Amino acid sequence: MQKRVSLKDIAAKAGVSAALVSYVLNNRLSGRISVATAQKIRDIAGQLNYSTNQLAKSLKTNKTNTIGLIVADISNPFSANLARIIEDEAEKCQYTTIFGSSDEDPGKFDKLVHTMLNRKVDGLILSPPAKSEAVIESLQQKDIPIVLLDRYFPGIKTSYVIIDNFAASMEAVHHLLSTGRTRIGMITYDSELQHLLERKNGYIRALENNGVRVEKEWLQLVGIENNQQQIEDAVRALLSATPAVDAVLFGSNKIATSSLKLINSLSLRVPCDLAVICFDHTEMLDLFYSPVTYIKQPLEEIGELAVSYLLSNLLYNGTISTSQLKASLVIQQSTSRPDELYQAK
Amino acid sequence: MQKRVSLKDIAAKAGVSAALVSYVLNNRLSGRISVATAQKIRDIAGQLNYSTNQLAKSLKTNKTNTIGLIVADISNPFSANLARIIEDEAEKCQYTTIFGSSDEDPGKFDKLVHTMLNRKVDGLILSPPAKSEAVIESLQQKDIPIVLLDRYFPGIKTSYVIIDNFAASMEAVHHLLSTGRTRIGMITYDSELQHLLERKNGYIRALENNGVRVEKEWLQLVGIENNQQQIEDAVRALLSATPAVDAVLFGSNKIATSSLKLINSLSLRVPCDLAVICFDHTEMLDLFYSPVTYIKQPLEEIGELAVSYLLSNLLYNGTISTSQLKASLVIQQSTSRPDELYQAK
DNA sequence: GCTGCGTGTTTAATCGTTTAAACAAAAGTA
DNA sequence: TACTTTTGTTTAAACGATTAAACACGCAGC
Repeated sequence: MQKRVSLKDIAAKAGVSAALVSYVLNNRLSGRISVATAQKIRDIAGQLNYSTNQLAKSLKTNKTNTIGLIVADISNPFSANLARIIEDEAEKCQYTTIFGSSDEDPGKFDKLVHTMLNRKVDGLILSPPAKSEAVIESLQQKDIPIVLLDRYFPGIKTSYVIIDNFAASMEAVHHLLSTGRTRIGMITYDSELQHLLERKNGYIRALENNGVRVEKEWLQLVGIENNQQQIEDAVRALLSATPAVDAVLFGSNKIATSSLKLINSLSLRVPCDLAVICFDHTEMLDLFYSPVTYIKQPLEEIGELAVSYLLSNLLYNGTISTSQLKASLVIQQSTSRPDELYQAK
Repeated sequence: MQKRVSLKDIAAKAGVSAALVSYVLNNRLSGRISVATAQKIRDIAGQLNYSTNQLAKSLKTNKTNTIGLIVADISNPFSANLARIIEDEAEKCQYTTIFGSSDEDPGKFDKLVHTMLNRKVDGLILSPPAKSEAVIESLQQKDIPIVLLDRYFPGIKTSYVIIDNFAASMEAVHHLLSTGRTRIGMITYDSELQHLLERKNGYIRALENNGVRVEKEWLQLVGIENNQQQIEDAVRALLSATPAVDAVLFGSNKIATSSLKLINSLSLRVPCDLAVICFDHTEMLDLFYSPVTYIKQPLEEIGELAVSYLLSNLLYNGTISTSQLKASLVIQQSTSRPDELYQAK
């Protein structure tokens, strides 16, 4: 394979010891090395096209400059965008990122965590699936720096960066109410993940606060494995409820996509017959015939904070930092009042 | 940080040498180790929750079980989907994948390649940007196993997995012709990348073969940095050309997204006023008010082949395998004949 | 009783770095 | 001159594994 130049090779060619080469190339022992030797070593290193063997270096220093990132599914635009931001941010600090997708499976998650640990990542940024508390706790006990992303467990004291999902849901529902809709449904996941509970509870609370009685059928829960059929059934249930809904809040971009596909094929008109709001942005929302109002997470900020929390944790072990950021509502046509719509036309 | 159990710890506790522990845990020296000692070692290893330090192992064996994947942009759905497939495929073979995004910048690409090499990846799967021939060639000279993905350089003999972009473009144009359109435009990248040239040439050839004179204004080239403004200008140019186009082929999903956003805001009707076809699938295409006909790349097959070519290259160094797969045209409403459309309604 | 073989285990070198400590020579100080 | 300091460099151990080779021992064969 690759026959690579090592410190020894440089040392031999320069007629010095490998240690000295190491010192020079790392700019250590600053005052003491003679300028001439230093230059010679650097020249030879350049000439031989030397680059350090990270493996060996990491083994010795116990530092890999690598962070592990585990998301639910790297092919989901939400995760992919976040991953990209984190990758760029880490790179700025000379860190390499390795990714993994847990598919919301705690077993797979655990396995991924361990492969990453075997590879001696310096720390982990994790979007943990449900029932992964044990894994997180064991990481804590082992003093492995972690930052939770997008999700957190109320009972576990860790660094995390999340958004205020409860408030975001409330705001979405309030917006719908303000446009005159009162029969508001929600399709979200049947999950015990805190951030999803908060999305659900925000929806319920907003309606209650406004004296709207929440019909049981208005809240449709689907499995987190994103089964298209299940989601379609949920949409149909909302539409055939008594009374049928005139607005719906989608708990995730996957749910929104699947639902909108069905809605597209029915003869429903958005927003006249049905207003829709979606958690998270995807390109698709803007291209729907009636551009979709959505809850926008501050992805840049989330990613940057996550990396910075992790790195500061690496520096001063034990630091715990948490952030709950505010999401914003981006209002588009899918929730405009029917009357306004006619005016616009 | 993590105070981890090493072979030595197990050896000490078991009263044997570290070497023996290594042999047992790797199932080497099969016949010779006494069943009792082996069991004892395994027990203790389990008890201490041992897991091997990949860094040390890799340093010694010169094998990291890691592959590097560089795509243009991991947050683009095309790349993200492919990345996910490759990640899964590699994982099946006990390989970890590390990703990087080149942003079509040969400098960044080169840098990424080298960080990956310093980390001693066993091999690379690369979507090289334009002007990165030198990097690829130098990898070849160093005998580093690589497989090119989605793209290739005709002058360089490497393993690659690509699709037949020329044929795909031709098929798309033929389809448009078959629906009665003759004023067919294309927006694609102004790039020397072979696969993009082929897309462009396929378009030109298909028109020529059918005796259609290609107006200069019908072929709009935009920068690969995906500038929204530029793409919008291209769309406008197509629409104001003389004669104006009645169909357009988009050279990438990014181009399609940007263009469709504009088209959505104009009072153009797809497919009546304009038929559209897009290279690559994204969810958004199905949710456009007139679901978009697209050229579907066999992503699964591409990803699987790329991994398998790389791994076989790792096994038998020097093997060169290439595949040119066929893309398929998924026909949706955006290219139906206006008359058919009325019938359907 | 010697040789040879099979079995079970250890020794020791090695991968490519880092880094504390030792060393030697030159320079400064008294 | 003799001692300390400074300067420039080397030595050698270590990180945690792998692995060829050596070793020790029991046993069979002659």
